[in-house]
This record gives sequence, C-alpha cells and structure tokens, in this order.
Amino acid sequence: MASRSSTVVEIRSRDADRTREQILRAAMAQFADHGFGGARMERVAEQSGVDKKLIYYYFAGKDALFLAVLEQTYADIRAAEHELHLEASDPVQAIRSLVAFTWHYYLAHPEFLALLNSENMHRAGHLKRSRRIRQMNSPLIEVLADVLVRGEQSGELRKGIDPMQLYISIAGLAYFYLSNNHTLSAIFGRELMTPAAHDERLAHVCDVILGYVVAPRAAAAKPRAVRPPSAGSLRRQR
Amino acid sequence: MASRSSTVVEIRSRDADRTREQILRAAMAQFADHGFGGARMERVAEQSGVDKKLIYYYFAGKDALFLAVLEQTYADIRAAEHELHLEASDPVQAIRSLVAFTWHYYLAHPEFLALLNSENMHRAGHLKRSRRIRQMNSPLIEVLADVLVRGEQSGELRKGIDPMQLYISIAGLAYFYLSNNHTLSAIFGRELMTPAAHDERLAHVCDVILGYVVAPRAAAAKPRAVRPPSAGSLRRQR
DNA sequence: CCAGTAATTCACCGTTTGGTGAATTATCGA
DNA sequence: TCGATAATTCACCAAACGGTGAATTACTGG
Repeated sequence: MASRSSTVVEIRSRDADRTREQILRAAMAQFADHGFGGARMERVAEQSGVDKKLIYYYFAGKDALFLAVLEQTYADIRAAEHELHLEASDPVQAIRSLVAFTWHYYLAHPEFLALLNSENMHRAGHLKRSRRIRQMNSPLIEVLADVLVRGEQSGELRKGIDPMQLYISIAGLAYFYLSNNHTLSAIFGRELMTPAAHDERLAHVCDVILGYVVAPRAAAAKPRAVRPPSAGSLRRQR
Repeated sequence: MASRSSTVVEIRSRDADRTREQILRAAMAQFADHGFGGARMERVAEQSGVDKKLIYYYFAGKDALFLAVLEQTYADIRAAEHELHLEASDPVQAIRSLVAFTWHYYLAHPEFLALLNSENMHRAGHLKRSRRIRQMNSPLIEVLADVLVRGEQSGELRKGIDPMQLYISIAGLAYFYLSNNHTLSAIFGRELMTPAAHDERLAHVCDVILGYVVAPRAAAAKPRAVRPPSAGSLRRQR
C-alpha cells in the first residue's frame, strides 16, 4: 500500500534472494519450535509460502538447511555483539553492559537458544562441519579478557578470572532461566515471563556476577548496592 | 554367570516389571539422544529387545511413554536431593554442598538435561498434564530458604536473597556448561569435558555463587580463597 | 523479439513413521 | 490338570516423511 519509495523495489514475482530468505526464516522458526528431528520440510514449505521443491533448489537437504539457519543465527549474534564496545568503558561498567546485553539478546531471540539446544543434542555435528561458524569465534572473549586485565590492574576486579568461564557463567545465568522457563514456572508455580519477573531476574544475575567479579576487599569508591534487598542495582540499563 | 544369589530371581521369560523397565530405560536413552520429535518408537523396541507392540501394551503411545520417562527422571533427582541434608550444616557449607551436588548430579545424568531441553521445547506440555510431577515440587527450595534465613541472621550471608533465583542460578551455571559443551568447546577451541576442565568449572561456579551469597563486608572468620587464582576452593567435596 | 537460463510448479516415489488386530504362548491359581 | 488371564509375537496399515524428474513459466541480456 504505502510502499513505493525506493528505486528497484518492484514486486517481482520471481526473486531468488527473497525466496531464499523466506525459506530461511520459516526454517528457523520450524527448527526452533520442533528441533531438528521434529522439524518437517513440508511445514517449512507451507510457512514460507514456497513450493517444497524450491527448498531443495536453494539448499541441498534438511541438514544443509539447518546449517544455513545456524550460520545465519550465529552471524546475527556476532553482529549484535559487535555493537558493544566494552573496550571503551571502565571494567565494572563493561561487565554490567555485557550482562545486560546477553540477557536482552537471549530474551529477544528465543530461536537462538532453541537452535543451540538442538545443535548440542546432535553433538554440534553441523557446527563442526561449518568453516564459516568456526571462523567467527567470538572476538568478544578477547575484549573481555582485556577488560579483566584492566580491572585487575586498577584493583577494581578480582584477580585471575578466566574470561571463558566468566562468559559461560553470564550466558548460563540468562540461558537457563529463559530456555527452561516452562518447566521452571510449572514446578515453582511462579510466572517467570512477566516483565516484572524479567527485571527481577536481570537484577539478580547482575548481583551474582558483580558479587563474583568485584574485588573482595572493596577497592576504592564503588558503593555497589548498599543496603536494600539487592534489587534495583540494574534496571533499564543497556 | 555369577548371579544366583537372591531368592526369587529365577530367569522368567515373562516378567512384566522387567519388560516395563527395559522399555523405560531404552526410551529414556532414545528421548535424550534425539529429543521427542526425533525419537523413534522402533528404536526403543530394538534397544530394549522387546517387540514394538509391547510398548503400546505397557504405555499408551509416544506421548505417554515420554511422560513416564519424565516422571521417572524427576523422581530420581528428587530422591537424590533428599539425601542432601542442608538443614544440618552451617549456611555457607550448605550452599557449597548444594553447588557441588547440582554439578555432580548433572554431570552424572546427562539424560536429565536432555529431557528437560526437550520438554521445554514443547512448552512443558507433558509436565503440565502430570499430577505426579507437579506434586513433587522440590522441597529443596524450602530447605534452601531456611538456610538463607539462618545465614542472614548470623550475618554470614547477604540479606534478601530469593531462594528460587539462587537455585536457578546454581542450576544454570552447571546446566549451561554441561548441556552446551559441544558448541562451546567447538567455538572456544577448548576441551571442556576433561576431568581437569570439570574441576576448573566446579571451582569457578563455587567462587561465583559464594561471591554473591557471602555477606559483602566480610562477616567473621571465613578466609574464602585468599590469593591463588581462584581455583582449588572446592575439590572433591561432596 | 528471441533464445537461454533462472525460478517455479506439480505429480510422484520409496521408505519410515506411529500405531493396530488378531493369533499365540507362558504362567499361575484353583 | 486345566482354564483363565497376562505377556508376547507377527503381519500389516494409512499417513507422513524427505526427496526427486521433468515439464513449465518468468526474466534477462543480446
């Protein structure tokens, strides 16, 4: 209706790029919702509004399609990570930012969590065969290492923190809550996916990570959440 | 060969209980390895050495079989949790024990992690239909709440900790590392499943949780991992 | 305008899937 | 010993599965 602005955006009925993307998008949803084994090529065809044969025209088969989805997903999160500039801010603030980023990204991209689950069930068989993904190993870990060194030197941060362990911990604290929210809320009888619950969780994760990462004997200023019940130390911070 | 000890352990060719258990065990492996959608009833039959029809004789269908596996799995971990006696030990030690228990249990029971993943992909549809599981909601959370209150009163522990959040954090720190070890080790190019790596991770998780849970201003004695690179604070402790 | 090629359609295939009907065999109480 | 019932076998099915061959249509450069 109101879309006739750009130059070469004629509505071509035959557009390879668009078709490929439609397939990829539908496949991502399908694999995320049902896992690799439960995903159905026919449903990908239906949801993308594309003949099933076209999937095999653009992708070799189910495995190749899954791999393409996985590569796209990893490319997306790497691009998002690239927006963070942890090297710019001071160490403690950098880690706060990383926690908040991780939380918000996982929250906004449940497909990422679901695909990782599926890929791990298959022992990362697809990922290992992909040069592209193995090459884009997170540069974030090096930036984080630098942050930790800086914080260590200034006395703000605990000494000897392993960047990978810290990264996995930050990810895990967000991942487990979000990925397993259905069983958790069923067992605890507590709704975990309300905005209020999300705020609570993020505040808790921040407290946990900062509690670990900040140097034990209290270095300089840095009041760090004085008395109140540990919430509110981070809210709407990104 | 060397098994002719007990009284009524004749090798009956028709033993309903044994058959049921064989099916359940094979189904657990099958669902854990391939997820619900990827699991094949025929493979369950083969692996259990039982005719496929027998599965439908003892269980209504694939969904009911999955639910039975899930119930068994939950019953197992609840039984294991029951062995812990957090109410007995002092608060800090109790939390150390909980961390170590969680880690070791997840490490020894990868099926538990896999089944939870699968069940969460299905939005806990099976779990919600099961009275049995909903009834056995972890009593551990109440014991943990008691531990936190005791620690708060003695000044050893931080005030206002939410038991559920802490429980989810302890679980998440172990869960994510173990459940996603394949993709993680592929991306970081680091072997995460060696005994040495396991020790490292457990020590890290312990540091993280204790760093959060222990009262900020250093209560009484409790030296808590003085100088060395944060490892070795817990090893072979259970 | 046309030929070559890229994109798409459609009918179809062999296999695998969860699931079943009915016959068969072992077990056990009376 | 015998009949009832529980446990097991086996052949079989309709639907769903991933995947394909060949014809067809739209686009593009010459």
